[in-house]
Amino acid sequence: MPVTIKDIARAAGVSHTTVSRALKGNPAISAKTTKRIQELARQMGYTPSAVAQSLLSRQTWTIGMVITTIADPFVVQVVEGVEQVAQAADYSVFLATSHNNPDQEMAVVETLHRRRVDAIIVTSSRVGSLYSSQLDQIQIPIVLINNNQEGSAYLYSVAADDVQGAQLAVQHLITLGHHRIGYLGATNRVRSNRRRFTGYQDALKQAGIAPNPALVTYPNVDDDIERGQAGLDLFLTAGATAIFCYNDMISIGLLMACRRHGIAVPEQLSVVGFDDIEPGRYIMPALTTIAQPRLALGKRAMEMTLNLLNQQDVQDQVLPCELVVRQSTVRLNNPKSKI
Amino acid sequence: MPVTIKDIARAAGVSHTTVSRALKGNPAISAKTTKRIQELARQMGYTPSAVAQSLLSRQTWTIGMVITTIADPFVVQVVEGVEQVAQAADYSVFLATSHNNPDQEMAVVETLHRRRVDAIIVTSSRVGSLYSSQLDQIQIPIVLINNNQEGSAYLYSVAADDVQGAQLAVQHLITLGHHRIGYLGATNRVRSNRRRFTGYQDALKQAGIAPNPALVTYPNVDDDIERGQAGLDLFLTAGATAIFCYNDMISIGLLMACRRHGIAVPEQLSVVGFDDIEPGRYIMPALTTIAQPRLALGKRAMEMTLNLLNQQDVQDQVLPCELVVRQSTVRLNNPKSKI
DNA sequence: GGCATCTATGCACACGTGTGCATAGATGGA
DNA sequence: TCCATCTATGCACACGTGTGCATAGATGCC
Repeated sequence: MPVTIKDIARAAGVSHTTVSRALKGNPAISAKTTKRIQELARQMGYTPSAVAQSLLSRQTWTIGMVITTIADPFVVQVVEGVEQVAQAADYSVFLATSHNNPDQEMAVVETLHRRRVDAIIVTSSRVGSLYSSQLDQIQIPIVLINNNQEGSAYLYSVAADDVQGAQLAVQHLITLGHHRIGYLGATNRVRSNRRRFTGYQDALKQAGIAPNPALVTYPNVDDDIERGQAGLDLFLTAGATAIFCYNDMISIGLLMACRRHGIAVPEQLSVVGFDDIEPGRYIMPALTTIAQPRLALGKRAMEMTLNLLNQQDVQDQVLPCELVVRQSTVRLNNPKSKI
Repeated sequence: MPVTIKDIARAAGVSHTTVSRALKGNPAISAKTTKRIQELARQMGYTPSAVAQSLLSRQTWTIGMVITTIADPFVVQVVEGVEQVAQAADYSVFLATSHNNPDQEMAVVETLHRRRVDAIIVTSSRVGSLYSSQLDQIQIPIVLINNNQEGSAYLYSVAADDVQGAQLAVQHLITLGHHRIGYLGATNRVRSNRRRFTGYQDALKQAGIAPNPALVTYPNVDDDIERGQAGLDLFLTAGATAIFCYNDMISIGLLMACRRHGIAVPEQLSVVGFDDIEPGRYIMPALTTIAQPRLALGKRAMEMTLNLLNQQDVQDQVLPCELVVRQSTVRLNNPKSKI
């Protein structure tokens, strides 16, 4: 049984009220008593009960973080960012995984509500669109990461700029002299795919390159690695010299297919991914890619949450991506650049 | 303001006591009233306050997970395992990162205590040895992962079997015909290094191979990648044909050094790591390694915690490692096996 | 010395939920 | 019809902490 202020009160021969005030440094209590009680509390190993404080204050200094799975390398850094800012502000983070299962997602949100978290941060989920009625009832701030929804008054968002990121990727290829640039997309993430494809088109347009539908493909498979492998043939017949993939896993699948078919990357084909996941650094050739500001997304989401809890106005945020140049891209038709 | 049982009581024209009982299905309340109140609670969107329940029951159905950083790929899967079992048992998990900073580690433990978590799970830390006085005061079960300490009555442990894992690695190399097998160790993780080195020695002894001190080295650098790079020269002069490294990051450093020095792996040198981290799968050649049962460590730790909370006796656990054969090891002097 | 003012502390209640005990009303038996 | 028994519900308190208000004692002023 942990020590309570009543225990201290008994030991000091005062009321628990006095103890409570003394520990808070309330000036109504004499300096002498205050010091005596603080010393006593230290000796007795007192730690205030956040549970009791929460009941009274109607705050828990706790936020819930809803993720699909912590096994996702993207999620990890976002969590890291959230945790850093939360810890510095004396907030604790409940981790709740949904495994992309809508029922489980509803269940974890329910659990977080039962625990009276002060706010909820959600990554890569469909929660916003599906359960707005559930969320409306909870009536606490909800910050969505990479999933800007509208509807509820309590819904806010922080997102990486997919369009700008895709532009960066394609501009990089154009700068290297490529004109026949393919896009290898994903059909199961409609919104972000649309934005990245838009960025791809924008960059081509800005460079005065006419769009070529033969250079765009959406392989009809579920797994990202397979998706990358399935795209190769089409690009070869279409004469692509560079390919921008929806994400890194697809790029890795593509690199694996190239290796099997004896296509040299980047000499015969330049490849750019998106997301900057860890394996991309170690694959051969190391993958040129677009890095989402993952840590910053997490930090910004938590900062936004803190602002919301302090009744400040906040704006939905879009954070820029960065180009990470590695070995999977090279200047077209220029042997000298192949070191 | 969330709906409370008092709100429901007012709406139903009964006391909050009746509501509380009706929602719990207490048979003292008539079936008719029970049904009416449950229906009303549903309509009003009632969710019980875990905060209030915790205050009364002195349980929070919450555990604290202390980790160095979620950026560590080892930690991620352990957290995943803990989370899975916790969620199934209706426990929630507080994530608390210490960044290997003893002060911060004390601070997060204090925070968890303040929040009255029912138990604490700690990974890869020195918490057990350093702060036993702090932990003794908390008086809740503490389960350490990969860090079996003794001392406090509340301290338990789950660990991967380093000795058996190292034996597996070296036996694999011996089976491939290697005799001159080096060990590349780490000096900043004394206990686990000692166990892995013991397993290395055991395997050699069992195979009747005399230990050779010239084949064992502990480079005097801090970073694991550099450690691996620093070890290469010594092994070459000592005539090693295979090397077992303390962990995968060191192995990767070693592979990078080999590439720079034109040493072909595995043809000229076989390399085995330890931990089975993600990059090892994508590096060329893919790394043969020892996998710690990370998910199982997390699951078992949480299962143990649940048992402890149910007043059951538990035993400290040691879980076996597994050999993962990839491309960085090959049969000695047998060209045919080089596909 | 009498009264106003100030200082230090305690009482009582609140937060939301759960439970032992009391009790009002219903039921049954003779 | 009267009392015993049972059923359904409410009262009051507990959990640990914080706060408005009351108050006992000290101090100051004329």
